[in-house]
Amino acid sequence: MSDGPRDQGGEAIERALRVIGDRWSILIVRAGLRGIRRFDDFCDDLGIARPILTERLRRLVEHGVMTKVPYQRNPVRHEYRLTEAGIALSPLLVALVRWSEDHGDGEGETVSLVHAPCGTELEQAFWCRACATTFGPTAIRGVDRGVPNGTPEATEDASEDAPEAEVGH
Amino acid sequence: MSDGPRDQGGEAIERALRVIGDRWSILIVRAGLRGIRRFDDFCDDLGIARPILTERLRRLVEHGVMTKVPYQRNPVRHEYRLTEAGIALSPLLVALVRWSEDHGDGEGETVSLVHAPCGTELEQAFWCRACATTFGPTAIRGVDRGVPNGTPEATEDASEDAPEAEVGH
DNA sequence: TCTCGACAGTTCTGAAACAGAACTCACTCG
DNA sequence: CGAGTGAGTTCTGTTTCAGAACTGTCGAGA
Repeated sequence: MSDGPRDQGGEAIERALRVIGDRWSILIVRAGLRGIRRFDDFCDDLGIARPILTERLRRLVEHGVMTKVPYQRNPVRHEYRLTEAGIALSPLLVALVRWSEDHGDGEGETVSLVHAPCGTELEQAFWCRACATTFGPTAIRGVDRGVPNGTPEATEDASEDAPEAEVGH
Repeated sequence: MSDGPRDQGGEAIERALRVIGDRWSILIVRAGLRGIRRFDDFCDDLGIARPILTERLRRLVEHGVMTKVPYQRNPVRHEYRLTEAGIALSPLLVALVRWSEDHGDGEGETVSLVHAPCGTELEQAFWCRACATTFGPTAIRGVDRGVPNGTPEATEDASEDAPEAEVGH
């Protein structure tokens, strides 16, 4: 897949999914955000099988989402901590939790995400600095910044035959 | 997994991942946002194998992300369109694209997401209506809204032994 | 010294998900 | 009647996943 220019912009998604697009990576990142750093702690916290954790951590390190830093020697022990790229995944996590809150099957506990200082439920918005407004997903367009010498044609992302929903949000 | 109260809030993520946590579902949703509705069109656009598409669409419908509406009879033909819950996944898509843009391996074409009316690159922020400010991921806390009669204790999400990064964003 | 336990993995097994090609079935159009 | 379309299903592999058990290094304690 991803062969050919059939869906510009989906390519970025595919690239991201290649890194975190499995059942565990996002949960590992979340555990990392909660302060977990050691192999066995990830194991216990997530209930993930060890071989898979090994492999996932290796891949996350390889893609720059986490780093493996030694915290002792004799024997050498490493801990895994999120890089800036890893921490930058939190909007994704938040989007996931918010979606689950709003559109989940309504079963199980519900955790609302709030602004820590004041306790108000947060909103996740798209923000335009120039217009100084927040806006919903229908006002988004994709602009091709081009591969080194690609065709710089604009993509018609989410605006052509798009669903007629006006999600104000 | 997900047995026991070991990581409150991760549960919501797990629930969401159970619906869209595979290699294809998000891409299917994205195709839906781009206006694709028919089985074969999904096939061609994504390059997904037919049996998997069948199964994924079935599950997305089951979880209320898409609906299967007949658009003709003799023979009955259905099209799949996003429900409101499906459209509500766009923040997730955006977070994915943005992350890939900012922290991807820098290969392949880059698609920037912009505010359609003015063309400015959008930001995805957390917004507190009460404080009227945007803020980064470190100012987020999880509050347990409780399962029907669960223990309403507050979770200490992302604030205990949290990574010392201050991502201003 | 000998054992114990923590930590960070690896090596097996079997189960599930995935990919691709071919096939079905109902109907329409020429 | 035969070709074509849309929406699947049925095969057959291949890759990925999960779980249990095992390895290897070291520090502490009896």
